[in-house]
Amino acid sequence: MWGKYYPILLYVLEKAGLFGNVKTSTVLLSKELNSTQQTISRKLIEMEKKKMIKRQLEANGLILSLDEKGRAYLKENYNALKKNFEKKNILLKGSVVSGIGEGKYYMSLPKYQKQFQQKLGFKPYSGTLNIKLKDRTQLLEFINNLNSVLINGFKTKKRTYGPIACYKIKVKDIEGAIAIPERTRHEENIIEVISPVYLRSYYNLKDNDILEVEK
Amino acid sequence: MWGKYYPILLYVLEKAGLFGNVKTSTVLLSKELNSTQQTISRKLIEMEKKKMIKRQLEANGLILSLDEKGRAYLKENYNALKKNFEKKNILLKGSVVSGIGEGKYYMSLPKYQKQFQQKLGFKPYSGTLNIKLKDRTQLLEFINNLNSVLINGFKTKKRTYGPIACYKIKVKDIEGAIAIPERTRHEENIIEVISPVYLRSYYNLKDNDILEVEK
DNA sequence: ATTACTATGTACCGAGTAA
DNA sequence: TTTACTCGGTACATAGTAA
Repeated sequence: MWGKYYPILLYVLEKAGLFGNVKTSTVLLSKELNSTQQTISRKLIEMEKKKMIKRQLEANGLILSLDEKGRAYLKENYNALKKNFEKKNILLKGSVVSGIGEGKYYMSLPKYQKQFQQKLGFKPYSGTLNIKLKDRTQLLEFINNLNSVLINGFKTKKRTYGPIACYKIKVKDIEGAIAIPERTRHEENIIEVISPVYLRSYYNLKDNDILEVEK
Repeated sequence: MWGKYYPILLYVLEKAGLFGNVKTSTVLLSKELNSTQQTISRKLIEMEKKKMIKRQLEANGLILSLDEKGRAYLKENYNALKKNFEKKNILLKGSVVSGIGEGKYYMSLPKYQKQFQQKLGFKPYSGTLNIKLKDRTQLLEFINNLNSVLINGFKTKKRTYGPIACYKIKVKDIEGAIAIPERTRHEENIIEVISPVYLRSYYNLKDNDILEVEK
């Protein structure tokens, strides 16, 4: 409903804060927001009428600050976004499954191993623990606000090994990482967990055991 | 720049989350967003082209989810808002000043006193500690994400006593509250702090002493 | 039911310009 | 220099309608 005023509101918020003010001009604003002086002028007047901003004319420009409706609108937006971005997806739940030993092979490659050690801070056990999720959406949400650790790919005479994105996690008390090859099938709902110990025996895990992974 | 798509993006975020999807229809959306079926249809197509959303036609409607650009745009917005709304204004700093005894008079009124006790959980000392701030902006920022405790006004035969907004705070180790009469002068940069003890003597405060108030 | 095209109407933008 | 008006062209929203 006030979408067209949103860029200006954000600008004022950015420069003035919630309760401060900013000295600017319609010309300046038009340049910063890719618009024209006339359009900005008109919108500012409209926004003032709607009590979104306060406007104070000066000799060589104007002073802007947020007004109650503007603050309320921004806060409303903030809350809506917050609800979704701050979801505390501390846990990722799935069941233990057996892999086909593929992970073990990759773990054994020195060029990967070295990077794991350097970038994750641990030397992974030569195998992965496979965890089957209900669907991939869980994973995307889980890693959404985690920082990825990128393991670079490399080439040999025989073939190319792609990059791997890792996300540091914990399995119970043991540190580890989810490893996602860049060229993975995106429908896949099985994740591979690497860790310095052989998790399967360390925690006596069997297939179909429910397991939770922490951030 | 994408302001006109913002309401739809928020809708999808709200209903589907960042990675989920929502079954809806252009008719439904038009009603919820105060628009028309045709406009929604067109915008959804545009948004799909811009990779803001994913669109999947069904027999009796369509399935929507956020796409990469949509998520990125929302997150960008979120971060901009977060910066300003999550400012940790834990401290409010000012200097001790002498009041004209006005606060003391109001504190002594039983109708106010009773409410202070009930709503704030302490019986205020019969006087206020006045703290002078640099400017009122500080105060507005400080109380922005605090909940106000409203002390109701009342009438006597002689005059009317207005409502008072209170914000629970702490002065060093002592609990207290900032009391702001509703009909206060908004340029005023002096706040009145009430507390169960006589703060001035408890902490041996003198005029011009710098004091910090905590949330 | 739906979605989405085409045609029409309107509101918005921006150039020109006054103050 | 500013801001903000008037006015004309266009881009956008809506109605009608096809699929």
